[in-house]
Amino acid sequence: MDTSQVKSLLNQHKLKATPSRLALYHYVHDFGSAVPYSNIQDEFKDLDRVTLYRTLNAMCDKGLMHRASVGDDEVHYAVCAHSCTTTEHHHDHVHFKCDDCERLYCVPTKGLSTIELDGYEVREIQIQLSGVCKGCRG
Amino acid sequence: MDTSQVKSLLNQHKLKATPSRLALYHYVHDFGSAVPYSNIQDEFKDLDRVTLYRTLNAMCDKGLMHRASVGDDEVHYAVCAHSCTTTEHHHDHVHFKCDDCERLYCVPTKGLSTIELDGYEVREIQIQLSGVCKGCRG
DNA sequence: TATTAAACGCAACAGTGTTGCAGTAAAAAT
DNA sequence: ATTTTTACTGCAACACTGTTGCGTTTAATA
Ligand SMILES: [Mn+2]
Ligand SMILES: [Mn+2]
Ligand SMILES: [Zn+2]
Ligand SMILES: [Zn+2]
Repeated sequence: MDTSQVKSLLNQHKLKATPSRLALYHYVHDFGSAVPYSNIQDEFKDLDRVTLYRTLNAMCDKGLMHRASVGDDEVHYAVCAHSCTTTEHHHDHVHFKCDDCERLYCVPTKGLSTIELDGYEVREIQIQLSGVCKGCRG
Repeated sequence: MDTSQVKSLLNQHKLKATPSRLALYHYVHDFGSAVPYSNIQDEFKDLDRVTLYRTLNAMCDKGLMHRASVGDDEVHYAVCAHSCTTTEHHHDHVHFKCDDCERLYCVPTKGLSTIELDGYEVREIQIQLSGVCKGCRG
């Protein structure tokens, strides 16, 4: 992804395009799966932890990224596929954790089966799966 | 639930039936829905926090309770419906968070629909729902 | 009742979330 | 291009949580 594209993406969401932010967004974007927080920390050792904390929060708030976690695992960060906003995070996808490579994937699902529960009015669904991913089956 | 029953339940799982443990189990069992950690803290102020931490861990490890959380919410604790063991936690139920009363319920589901994902081999499913619960619909 | 194995309370340390504040850099206005 | 405005950054600081070690106490059992 082009840097100028990320810059305008940030600006569109009312965030200043600082070097750290550009780098962070690129890193998460290019990772190939959701990024464990510890990886981000390692990659951005120089950045003050409070800044990292605020930056991740800002990006999640503004709809550029979202958090994902499965079970008791560490929280992961992934870029939002399409333009989410502060008020609307579109997540028509599930989170899949591979038992083998341990990566966590955001997997799109078309027409996610609605779940019926006797007596309950279901409004939102969140699904986490685990198993073996495409790459690890081969 | 009878205290002597809880005592033998604990003993069956190789845990000593101390007063704190009996009280804790009763509290979570009788709560009516999964218990937020902060509620447990408030209820057991006198208990050392390390003991509480170890006790909850032990009960979860041994299959007497399990953790549940929805979204970024605080972790909740709920008793296991049937006899889980250290190696096998049976969770044929989903977690439902009511937007109204904010309680988190463990809701049993018979024949939980298997989810198919192209290319992925799905082994475990974890589902969290939100909406309005039975009691709050009226 | 005596023995043994487990649980408890306390101290201590690392990690994280969170806020305030003063200096700095990006964006908008001139 | 320079100024002005706005927001981001780094640092200090605090509370809370997870986690471990250790000596004392208590429940289980012989
Ligand atoms: Mn995702
Ligand atoms: Mn449950
Ligand atoms: Zn894999
Ligand atoms: Zn409700």
